[in-house]
Amino acid sequence: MSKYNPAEIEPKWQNVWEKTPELYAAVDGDKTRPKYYVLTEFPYPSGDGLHVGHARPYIAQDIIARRLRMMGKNVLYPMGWDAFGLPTENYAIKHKIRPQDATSQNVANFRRQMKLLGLSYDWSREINTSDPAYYKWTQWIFLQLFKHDLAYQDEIAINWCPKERVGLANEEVINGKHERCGTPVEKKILKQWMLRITKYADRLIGGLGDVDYLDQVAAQQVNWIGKSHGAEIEFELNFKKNPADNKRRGPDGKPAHFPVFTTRADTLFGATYLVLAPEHPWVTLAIDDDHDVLVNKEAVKSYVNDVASRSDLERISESKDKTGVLLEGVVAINPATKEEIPMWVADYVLPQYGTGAIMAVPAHDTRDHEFAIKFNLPITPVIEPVLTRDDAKNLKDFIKKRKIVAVVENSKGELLTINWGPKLGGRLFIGGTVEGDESPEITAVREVTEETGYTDLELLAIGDETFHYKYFAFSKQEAHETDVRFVYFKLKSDAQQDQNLDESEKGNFAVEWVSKDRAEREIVEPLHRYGFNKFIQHEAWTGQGILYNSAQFDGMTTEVASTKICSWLAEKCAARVTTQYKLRDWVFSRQHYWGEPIPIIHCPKDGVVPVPESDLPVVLPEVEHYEPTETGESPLANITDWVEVSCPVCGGPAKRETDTMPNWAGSSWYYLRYTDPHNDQAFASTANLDYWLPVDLYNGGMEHTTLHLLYSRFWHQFMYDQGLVPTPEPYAVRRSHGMILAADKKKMSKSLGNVINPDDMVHKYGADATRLYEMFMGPYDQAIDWNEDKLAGVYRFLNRVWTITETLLSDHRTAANPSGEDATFETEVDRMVHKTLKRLDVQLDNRSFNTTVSALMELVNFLHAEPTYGKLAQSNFSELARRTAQALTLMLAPLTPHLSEELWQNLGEVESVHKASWPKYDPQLIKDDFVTIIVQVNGKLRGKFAVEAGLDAKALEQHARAENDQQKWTHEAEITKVIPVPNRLINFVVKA
RNA sequence: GCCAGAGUGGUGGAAUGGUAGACACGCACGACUCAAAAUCGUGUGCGAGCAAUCGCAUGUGGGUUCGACUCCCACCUCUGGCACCA
Repeated sequence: MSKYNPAEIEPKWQNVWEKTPELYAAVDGDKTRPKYYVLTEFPYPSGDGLHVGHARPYIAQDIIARRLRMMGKNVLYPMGWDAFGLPTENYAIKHKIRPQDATSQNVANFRRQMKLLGLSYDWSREINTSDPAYYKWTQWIFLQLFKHDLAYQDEIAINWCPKERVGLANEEVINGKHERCGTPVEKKILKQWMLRITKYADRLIGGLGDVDYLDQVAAQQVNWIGKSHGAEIEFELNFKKNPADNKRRGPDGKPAHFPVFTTRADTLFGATYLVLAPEHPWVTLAIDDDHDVLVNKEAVKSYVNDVASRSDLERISESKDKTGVLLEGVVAINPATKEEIPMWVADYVLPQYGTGAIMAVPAHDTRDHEFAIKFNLPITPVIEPVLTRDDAKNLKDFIKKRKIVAVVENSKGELLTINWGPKLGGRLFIGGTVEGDESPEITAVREVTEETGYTDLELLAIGDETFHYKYFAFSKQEAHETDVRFVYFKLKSDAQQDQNLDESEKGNFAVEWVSKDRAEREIVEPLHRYGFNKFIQHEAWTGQGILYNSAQFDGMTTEVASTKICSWLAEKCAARVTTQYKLRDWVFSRQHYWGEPIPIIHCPKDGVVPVPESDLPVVLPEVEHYEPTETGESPLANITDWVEVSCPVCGGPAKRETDTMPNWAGSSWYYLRYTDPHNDQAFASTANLDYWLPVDLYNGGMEHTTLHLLYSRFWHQFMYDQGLVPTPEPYAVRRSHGMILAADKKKMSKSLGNVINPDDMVHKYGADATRLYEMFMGPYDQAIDWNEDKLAGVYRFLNRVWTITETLLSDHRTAANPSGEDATFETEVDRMVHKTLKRLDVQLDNRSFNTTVSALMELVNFLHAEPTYGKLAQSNFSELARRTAQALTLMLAPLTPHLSEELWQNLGEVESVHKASWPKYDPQLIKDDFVTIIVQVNGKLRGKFAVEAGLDAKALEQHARAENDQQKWTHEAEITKVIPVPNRLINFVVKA
């Protein structure tokens, strides 16, 4: 008997597959089979090569692609290289080689590693984003965006990495640092190419409804786009320094004014001051030499300059403490109250969002509240809280009550609480019902005395507002709709009298003094929590409610009032409804060599001129030095004979754009190119796009949710609008893999020296064992630590598969002997095989690869256990043994392609196992003849018995009563109920 | 702070509301061997008991249910993402 030797069989079959590429080739336009497009994010071919973490999604997708082929699908399963980018450029600079050469070396290594793992890509469709034949079309798509006004230039403060000397998109800045090199990001004003992705913001949200993405991915995209509905409200100014300025009129013929953006127009009556971003244009004007409206101009100027000089990182780290300066000499007028309110400049207001200015409502916004406390600004509450506790969400028939909540603090700073225990609502303050026309204070004093006995109370505060609260009262088992007032006392002395409790309260609670820290942790009931937040934490209520202190809008809900206040102001042209997005336009310029040149020519006469499509591609020129320049310009700027061209419009001297595209460009459309990778007339033919799109399954990392995935959807939607692609969305289904972390639970990276190379694993255990282990190690979508020790388990398993099949198919048994001598045994074996088939179908469809491997292990354990194993080895079961080995081989084929191919050959097959059909289970065969019935008493396992399958509830109960197992649990007790579940269990409910 | 996801043996993990811990690693004992490795077999949640068996057990506290790892509520912890977005 031979030994399982992956080192021998794996290279052997890889060579065979290399010579028969049609095995894995997708066939364009094949109408005889359904198409299926399996896409895996293509890698950036770095010099480090693949590690085992990269391999996880590759293996999983390979299993899916191989199984689909066996199921008769025409599978497009391609691979390529996202080859442009900085690491290669840096590597080339360091080693003084061309980036082109570095790329082809790295690509060769990646390709070798992929083949080593037995991945079944259609290599005839391999693409490379740095190939001029590819980026010709990247440039072409850019020109289409340009023609439709979706690409434009803007002078903007960009995120600038001083180390790599490159502009960054917001998405590439993590905590104020460049995500790749960790350098703190600076601001730099540069003219940049921008893509108007914001124009597609709504589409990008809406399109999510038509595709199947993971919930968290869709949620993250929606969150990132950050759509919010609100209003722009105009605030007029009143100049105090030179009242004459008030006579001046702006271009619109109106006195000076500017808009703020708010989502809470309902709180307008509570807007007690305005805040402008330091970068706000009005501020810029107010501090320049031509204007004189501020009394403290110099102070404002120095604050603004101070903010500008700070990096993002500093700004973030200092953000805990708010800073700002009052604009002295000018005030704004609240359009609702007509009151004059102060104006401030503060960097907690962001210039890019909304209008760069806000109305501050400190009573109902945490940030404004914090600022108002620090600078002692007025706080005017205008919203009374409204809340329905979750346990009352579905209740009707509320009993109306008026109540109070009393917060009592003693001289030690402790708070008086009532502990009702876990069943009755936990720890609360003192609550009570208002009787007759009592004032809240009288009620509160009475209730505190009745429930705790304390009498010596000094009133500190009564909240003006009423809390409108619905909840389910545990102690009385009633639904209450209450209007609650909050009262805050100081306990002057410990004087106490007897408590005065009604029957439902006695003995149910404990009166306890607790520290504020403990109260913060333990008082979680929303109503009482509000009391804590209000009197102790001094926090703003930011939730929904009912208006007060708001003139004619008093009594309206926040929702209604938002609309009404807007239309009231709109009549006076002082407001309009708008929508805002957090999403910003995509900074598309990079000042680097190793990227697609932006196909634009700057002509002194004709301005910005697109390169004619017939002149594409604009090929990257060969240069001596790739280093970025000190000025922040691309190294291309120094190549005069490349830069200087004649203008396509007037023929006069002109200059090429020297910025290149970010590395997200090529990956924004690569899935289209796979459908027709060698087309030199178009980015892909309509016929092929129609046939293959959309991508049926796209697997990629969670880290690309807000970058690549959003960018490529944007390009696709644009191309769909131009009639260039047939589907509104590129990817029908998006799934993600969990990361493989190193044994130290950190990300694998060369700098940490914790990288596990798949080559080493393949050399030690073989590709099949490596593949199988990566699938077996844990749930595919969750992160997991690499642990090589456990690879031994799957290696043993494959060894066992080898041994079993060798035994079952050994030479002396190849003669087909008649079977049927032991039909029960044959059925038992077949049933196990078919049950496994069924499990595999479900588990593979659900991408539950770890349990797929378990199921196969169980099957093999079953076959290997005596007496089955010995019986199967007998020659009179050779036909059974053969079909069992065959099924096992087919089931393993997608997972362990090399071993399966070898076993398939040993079974005497001539064709590749990868051309065979995926086996189908027989639904009749998997039905069990006997089932084990569980006997429960009061839900606890008390016995079990076997019975023929399909017994109905009544027969089951008779059977169970006849069994003895549960007798000792039931014989002295009265059986009140019996719950029989056919084919599963029977539960006897007895009185204790 | 906000948005996701996750908490189960010594370890990775498995369980359409119905036998918790499949499968695997590790460990212990045994077989084979001069010996080791490999392989094969048996056992392995915790506690009590010679045993049959019993009790406890899926982050914590409540709830729904004949029955809860699974559903509901609150809380705690961890991971990932976002974060002064008005």
